[in-house]
Amino acid sequence: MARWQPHASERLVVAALELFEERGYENTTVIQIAERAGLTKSTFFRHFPDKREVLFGGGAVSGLLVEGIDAAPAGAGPLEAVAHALEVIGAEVFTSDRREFGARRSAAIAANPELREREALKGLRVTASMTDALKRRGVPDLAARVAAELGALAWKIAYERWTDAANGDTFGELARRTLAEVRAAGAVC
Amino acid sequence: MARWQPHASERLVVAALELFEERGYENTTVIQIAERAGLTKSTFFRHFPDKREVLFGGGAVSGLLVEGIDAAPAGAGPLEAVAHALEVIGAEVFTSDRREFGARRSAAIAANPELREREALKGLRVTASMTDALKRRGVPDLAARVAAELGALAWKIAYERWTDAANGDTFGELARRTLAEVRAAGAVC
DNA sequence: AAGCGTGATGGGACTTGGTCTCATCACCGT
DNA sequence: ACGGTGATGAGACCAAGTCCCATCACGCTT
Repeated sequence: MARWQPHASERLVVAALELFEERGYENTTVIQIAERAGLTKSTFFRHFPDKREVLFGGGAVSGLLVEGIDAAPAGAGPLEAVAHALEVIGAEVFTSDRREFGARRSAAIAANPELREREALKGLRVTASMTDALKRRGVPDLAARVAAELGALAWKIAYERWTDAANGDTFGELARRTLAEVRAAGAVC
Repeated sequence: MARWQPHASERLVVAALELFEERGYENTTVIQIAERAGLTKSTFFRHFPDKREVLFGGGAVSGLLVEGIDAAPAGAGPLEAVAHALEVIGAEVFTSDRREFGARRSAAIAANPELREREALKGLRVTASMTDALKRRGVPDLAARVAAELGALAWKIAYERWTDAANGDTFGELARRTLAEVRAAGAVC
């Protein structure tokens, strides 16, 4: 038998999300989260650098986006490369079994300014990563920044649609469609 | 003679910026900021809701952007309205006498993750305000979001250029030029 | 079988951000 | 002269986050 109960950080994430839903982020203490997960404050901060990060830990996303852009066919334009990356994310991270969790997580984040702030920072990082990846493909600086920004916007909207979706649309499909709409809207401005 | 030294919050801002430059944000205590301004911790938190906000207080920007968009000529497209708003900001807030302060402030923010995080949140709020203002002009939702995002990007780049500027370019001029470049880059994607 | 290094955990002291409440005290109008 | 006002000071208090040390079961070595 294992010495400790396994999946400590997953347990912390679940406990945190439950408590945030029950009593709100700011009325929840790190100690309470740790206790619900059968752990202590020390252990919490060993798994997450701060209280907010417990809802943002699975940060493989940024790396996958970069890989997705790098792996896009050489002839693809900047926005096509971004579309390719979004489909990678959809296949690897935003799988249908995580849809409900994603929706609960989004609701918790939307309900609290501190969590929205952290989400905004993550958004900046993702955009910066995409910009760099596009520049490595030879896309000129400004075009790369614009494409990354539009990609991030499409991602945000697609994520909203995915978590709300009553039908079984894949994140990848939604993202592709949304990016096309964003592109069309951009052409009109 | 005045009962208290005037301009308490300005003094706090100056003291904070100096200390952040001298020893870094995280090695600076709210008590130290207050002492340098000849005040106390209590008074600091009476003027600013938290330590980060001392560099983000003059938040009239968001409101001015909305006014600028509202005041744009009725025939102007979304990006023209945004351009109009950016020039309002340039005339009212980013005046040439605040250029040096802006540069120092930007450097301090860039040097610290917590401050970058707060800046990211402010960016979200500004984008949301612009989106709403554009929608009030009858711009359809998605186009409004795209235009606001491109406007925010142009603003960010123009601000960088303005604080770096060796020549005497006005923020308004820089913003107009930058927005045109962003638009052109968007058309290529 | 006994011993030892390892790694995740527990425990608790400590600093700082942030909140709250009460006291102070110079100005101002009556 | 007097009381209201408004910005400030003082200090208790809680929670986030850091640090250091102890614990203890597992597996490997001897």
